[in-house]
Formats: sequence, structure tokens, C-alpha cells
Amino acid sequence: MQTFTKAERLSSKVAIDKLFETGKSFHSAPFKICWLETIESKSPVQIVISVPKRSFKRSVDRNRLKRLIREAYRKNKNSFYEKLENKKILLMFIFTSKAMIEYTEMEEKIIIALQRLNKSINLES
RNA sequence: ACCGCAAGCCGUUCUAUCGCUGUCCCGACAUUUUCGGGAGAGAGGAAAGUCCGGGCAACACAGAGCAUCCCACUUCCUAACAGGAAGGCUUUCGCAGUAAUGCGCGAGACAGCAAGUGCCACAGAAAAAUACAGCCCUUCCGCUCGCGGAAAGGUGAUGGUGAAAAUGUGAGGUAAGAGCUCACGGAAAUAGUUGGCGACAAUUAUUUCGGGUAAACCUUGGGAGUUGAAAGACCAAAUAAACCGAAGCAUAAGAGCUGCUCGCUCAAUUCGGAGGGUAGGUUGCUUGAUCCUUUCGGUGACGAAAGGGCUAGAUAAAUGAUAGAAUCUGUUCCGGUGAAAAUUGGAGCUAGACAGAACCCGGCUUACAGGCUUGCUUUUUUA
RNA sequence: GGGGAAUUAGCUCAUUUGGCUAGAGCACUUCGCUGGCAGUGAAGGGGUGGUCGGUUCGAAUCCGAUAUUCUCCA
Repeated sequence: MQTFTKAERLSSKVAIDKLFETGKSFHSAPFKICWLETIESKSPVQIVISVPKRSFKRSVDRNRLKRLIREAYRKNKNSFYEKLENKKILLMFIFTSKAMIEYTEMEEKIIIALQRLNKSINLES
């Protein structure tokens, strides 16, 4: 199923702080990606999407980018889930580019980013 | 018809699939919960800026004075307002007129400088009255006796200056002058009469002639307690110097969601009770000064009645993606008319401006692709 | 969501209760001292005071609107 429920979102402030302090991170095209292996979670992956106010002053632009990222992730997460092998991780996307992009481009970048994430998780374990 | 300006209104629509957030219904697990299915709903005219006003809530159901801040023609509308409507007064510009004045589109933080204080650079004698020059009289001295010098006084009529110079013109009057007096004007204050709810207008009488500046201090009248949904209430595994009751309570310092003063309340310790902070959740939260239609009242803002409707409620923050169709606009290509400008037919691509609810309303301000309606101006054509 | 400040020359800052041509340091240009550079001396250019409007005879200064930036409450 290509769903995106509330359990897949990370909203605990404590968990986000922990992700920033001890998580691993790398850059991929327009994103900076932070991730951290965890134990207690209802869903295999909990994600945070962030678009900095410094890059996009209008809330319209920030909301649109977040919606595009969410949509692209929703459609392409299943192949990513299969390679996780029952691990549970916290994940954060930070959009670091300063230019707006369209959905088709966004989808390509997300696919590339998820593939790179798979590799880096497997390397760690 | 076209162009421009002003005011008002609109600011995409429909279908399908995959998702997201509430609501309602049905079913499954024994309930909370979770899962599945179905129905129906889901950003704006400014949701923005946060410039005002209210509701709501807490603080002591907040009390007095001072300070501070705000408002300022009148009446009305309104829950309230610094908003709106109608009107008065002043005034820029335009038109008409010899002029007085009238009309029209606009503008106005329009109480008071005739309460006090301050300021008014440069220039100028002087910037609100201590006389610089000039003019005039008296006294004294000199004398080439028509003049010159000195002293005391009168005088705002004369001075080129300046943004601004002491009510304008004429006559009388005087040593010279002066609203000193008079005539006709101008302005202001007070009192009365008439019209108007009122601002105010007209008019009569008396008095006065007083520069500007209050978006200078200030005076007068009116108003504001402070904080702000991250307010506040509740749930909740754990054991605070916070809370409640009693004892204590003499003074001072101290504390209190207000800048100061007063007033008020509390206040170390002991005994007993009770269960808090924080993470999280529920509530506050969307039925409301509500929206739509019709009728009535009012010049109008707006109000009243009847009928109908329920129309976002997120919280690292929902309204997105894909596909198709329609229309607006823009643009490209092909063709017709035409000298050109332009206009017209077909095909392709294209919703494309400003912009995202965060407790809720009423305004104001600012941003905005394109379209519609009304009014006015210019130009052209036709009658 | 709600408060508070700032904006002046290319840069960093002054200018005090409205009034003379808005000043200072660094930077820049020209000339002199040097064989040349550095350094130093002299002279000079550069501002419509963020933008728009109002009050006033007169506004960087007073008032209103607006734009941008910074900052506080968390």
C-alpha cells in the first residue's frame, strides 16, 4: 500500500533532538539526510521533512515543497522498506537547495536518495 | 468603438485513480483502542501586515491618586472603534462670470496660541514692542545766523529685509505722528433674535484690532487596570522550599503578571491534609455581533421580520500527485482580407497574479495575472 | 502567535530638543617627496539621509504609511 499514516511521521521532540545529536548524515542532490537506528517504533520508518525558512521566505513555497517530498516518498518507499530487513530507523529529509523544483524532478531525486540510504545502512550493519 | 482614470464585483469549473485531516453510519476483535468498508466535508479576497476595536480567559469579580499613553467639527450607525454614513466649515485644482460669487472632481490629525511658557535660522532698526536711521518739539553751546553739535523727550507715518512687519482706503487732526477721531470696508470675542437635533448659517447690539507655531511644552474635554489561547480548565505511572487548614502574626525589609504612591492581601517556624512540575493527551475549538433568500423601514451607513442552511479545524502543523475534458488569457504555426495597422478561421502548448487558516469576529492598510459592471475624460466614425 | 529596535558616502559610525554647503576614519582619484614600492604631505571626488506622503517659511530630525534587516518571548 502506498499510504502515509500518522505512525510514519516523527513528531516527538525528544526523538528529533536525539536524531540530531547521534544520527548519521550525508548529502544527496538537493537533500541533506539524517538517519538513526532505533528500537521502539510502531512503524519501520518514521520520517521528518524540513524546508528551512532561510531558503524560502514564503510559507506557500515551503508547504508546497514539503507536500512534493511527502508525495514522492509515499510512492517510492515500498522498495526501500523491503531492503531494510526488519530494522527500524528514524529519518529526516532537509531540503537544502534554494530553487523550486517540479514533481517529476523531485521523484527522481528521492529515488536516488533512498538507494544511497539503503547502501549506507547496510554498510553500518 | 477605442484608450485612460475612479468605484464596485469575480478572482477557474467538472470527472476518474492513488493519498492526507476531521465528522457520521455499518462491520470485526470481549471493551478503551485498533482494523476494514461506505457516505459526505476540507484555505482567502486579502487567510498577509499586526495598525485599531471588541468578544473570551486569567490575574485580587482591579480599589483610590499620580505618572504615562490614546482620541479631538457635528449628528447618526455599531458590541465597539482611530472604521463607516449623512451633513457643516476651510481649502487645492478646473469651469462660468468684469467682479462679488456660483458650480464640479477632490483634500483636510478642522478643540484651544483672545490662558501661560518656549521657538521663529539668514536678512532686517525691530520677529512681538527697552527706537537703529529718519521726523518733530524743548533746553544749552557755537555761529559764516536759511545752519551745526549735545542733552532730555515725543513718534511705529517713512526704510530694502524677510516665509511672515502690526486692520485696508479716504478725510480730519497734530510740533511731527498715531483707530487719536470720523466715514465705508475687513477680522475677532461676548450677548441676543431667527432657522437647524447639532456642527453651523443669517442678522442685531456692545467691545476689541490681538503675527505664526500645539505632527513645541502645555491647557480643556473624553477614554484606557495588566497580560494574551504558548490565556485558562481537566486527565495522567511517579512523591517539590508550590497548595489547603490550624497554631504563630511585634517591627522592618520582602513578595503580589501595573511605572510610582497609598490601600489591601500574603509572609520564615510547627502540626495535619492533599497530590504538583515536566513529557504526552483531552478540552478551550468552531452555532457565530453566523451565512443565504425575500419583504419592510431609513437620504445612507444600517436595522427589523419571515423562511432556509451548517459551510476547515490542522498541531514538525491536513487540502497534494497523476490522467482527461471545458472555458479565460498568453504564445507559436498555417490560411483569408488589407499598402500597413488591424481583423478573422483552423491547429498545437498553456489556469499562468498576489498568496496558505492556527481562539473567534468587525474594520483599516498593503500585494495582485486576468475578467465583468457602472460613471467620467480624450480621440475617431456614423446619424 | 506576540513584543522591541535599526536603516545616513563603497565600508564602519557621528550629527540632541527643526535652520549655515550633513561631518569623521578607512577606502578611491590626482599631485609632491623616491630610481621604484611602501610610507607620508597636499588637494579633490563621492550623499537627494530606505521609499512615499503630511505638518511647517523651512524636515536627516516631528507625524503617518510602507519596504528591508536584526533581535526577544519558546
